[in-house]
Amino acid sequence: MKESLKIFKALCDETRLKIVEFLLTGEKCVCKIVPFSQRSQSTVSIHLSKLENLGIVVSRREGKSVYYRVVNKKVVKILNIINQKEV
Amino acid sequence: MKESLKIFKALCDETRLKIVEFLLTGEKCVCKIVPFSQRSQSTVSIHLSKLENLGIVVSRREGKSVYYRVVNKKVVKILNIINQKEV
DNA sequence: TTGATATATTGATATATGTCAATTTGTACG
DNA sequence: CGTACAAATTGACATATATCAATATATCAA
Repeated sequence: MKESLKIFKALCDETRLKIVEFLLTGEKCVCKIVPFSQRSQSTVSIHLSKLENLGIVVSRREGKSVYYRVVNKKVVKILNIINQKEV
Repeated sequence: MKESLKIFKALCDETRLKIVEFLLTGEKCVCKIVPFSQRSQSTVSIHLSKLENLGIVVSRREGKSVYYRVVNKKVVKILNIINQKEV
């Protein structure tokens, strides 16, 4: 799949977009992402898996916890542009 | 709906993304968009309608033909960024 | 090894989406 | 008018997606 399509498919769901924007403020544990996103643990896990498969985030395990962070720099740029007041 | 979500929902489909990138090269008649996108006329029409509702493109009628063009400047910026070789 | 906790996977279900053929609507021209 | 052509809408259908509860898996501590 084209990289651009991957990025748009990753961010076209409200829950995933919310999660990614949350992760822009730094790496987060799943245990923090779940309550923030107001979705069930399984739903969040599936979204995180999808984001990872699309190359937007990466995860690392630390004991019982798993941490996710954004790695796609284009996504960071895009979200910055899109959240500007003016073009 | 959030503007960012609108943009991502607009571009997360392969056919719509293809159409928008085509329109980046300038305003186009529906009669040109249909063969380019390799979808049925009705399908293209629905996608164009969706793109217009999401604030990505606008249309104007000229006789029997209808022309579409991109009006969302953020979309233009985003697609430029995303199609760069490097970040 | 057992129990507790964190995360991932599975199964089920409802909704959304993309697609096309057929029809309708809009426009121009005899 | 009526015909021809362009584009939009409708109806039908298949597929994809989002969601949750339940279960499985992984890790650590006692």
